[in-house]
Amino acid sequence: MDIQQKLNQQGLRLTQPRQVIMEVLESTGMPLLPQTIQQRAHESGSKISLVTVYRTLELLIELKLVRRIHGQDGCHGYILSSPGHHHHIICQKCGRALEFNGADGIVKLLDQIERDTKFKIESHLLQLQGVCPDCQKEKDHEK
Amino acid sequence: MDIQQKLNQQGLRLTQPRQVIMEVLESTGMPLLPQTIQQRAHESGSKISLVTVYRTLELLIELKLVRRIHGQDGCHGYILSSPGHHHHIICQKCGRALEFNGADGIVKLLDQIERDTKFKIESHLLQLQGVCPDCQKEKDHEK
DNA sequence: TCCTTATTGAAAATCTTTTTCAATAAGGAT
DNA sequence: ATCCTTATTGAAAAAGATTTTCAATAAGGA
Ligand SMILES: [Mn+2]
Ligand SMILES: [Mn+2]
Ligand SMILES: [Zn+2]
Ligand SMILES: [Zn+2]
Repeated sequence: MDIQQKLNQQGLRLTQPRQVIMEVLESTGMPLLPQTIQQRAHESGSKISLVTVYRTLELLIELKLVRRIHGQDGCHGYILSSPGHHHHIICQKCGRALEFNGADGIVKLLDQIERDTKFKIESHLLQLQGVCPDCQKEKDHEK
Repeated sequence: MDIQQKLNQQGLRLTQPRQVIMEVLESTGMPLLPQTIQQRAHESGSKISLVTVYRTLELLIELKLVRRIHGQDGCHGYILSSPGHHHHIICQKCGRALEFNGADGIVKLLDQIERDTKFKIESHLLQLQGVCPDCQKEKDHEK
């Protein structure tokens, strides 16, 4: 089921701005600020209100098509996300993000923590920062 | 080395507002909004500017005495943090937070992810939500 | 007690996100 | 292809969060 149907199914509409915002996110494998999304849309010929960007991101998050990324500073980026449980690792050089699931390790880790803390864990936020393979090569060149 | 020395060492001063904010954070084992910190300070007899709260939190984070907690919605809480590497698990019933380190499991997990993704991991953000032991008991009573 | 200057608070600026509401445009029905 | 209903948009304003400015204040070493 594509996004068109997913929306209509709930009485929602696949509008021009929604398509454009999806395209912007699809064409960029990295977390973008709402403001940046608006700019990119504008550069590709579509003037979209920033208000609409916020509203659309909220919707796309509900539809599990987009996730919020927490920046070091405090600002929030938004990135396209494939379905299913996974997390993001973001390159601190080029900004690109990669999904991973590391299901095994995470389940074990959470089990261990539940035993240690006696908490019942309901949800987790895991986000990694690092250097992607490409940027590692470049760093080598500099030396 | 206590906070007094830690500050003086860098030419910084242990002021009234800084002490009060530390006390507020110490007396509450849960993430607080800057605004809430100001209120608590006021309730305990110290009028502190919200500006000072922000500035002090920034400082305390640099000194590694405080950490930022990412709320589900987007607002940020601040919580006292003991030295060393660890993470927080927050009770979604009562708000209380507990530190854990789960060092073993995390190291293994990160190693696995480095192998899988070929990224060089530099830092990670891990934050758990759940129900604390106390609140689990209360839930049982309701049944 | 005095001096230097780091720090504070009030106000304003800046930035982010949400709300309002009239105009617009999806998309199902005719 | 045209009409209708109403979900959606955009402009403006409101609300909320965080930062900057700058004169007055207070740490803390001399
Ligand atoms: Mn997970
Ligand atoms: Mn955040
Ligand atoms: Zn990279
Ligand atoms: Zn609890």
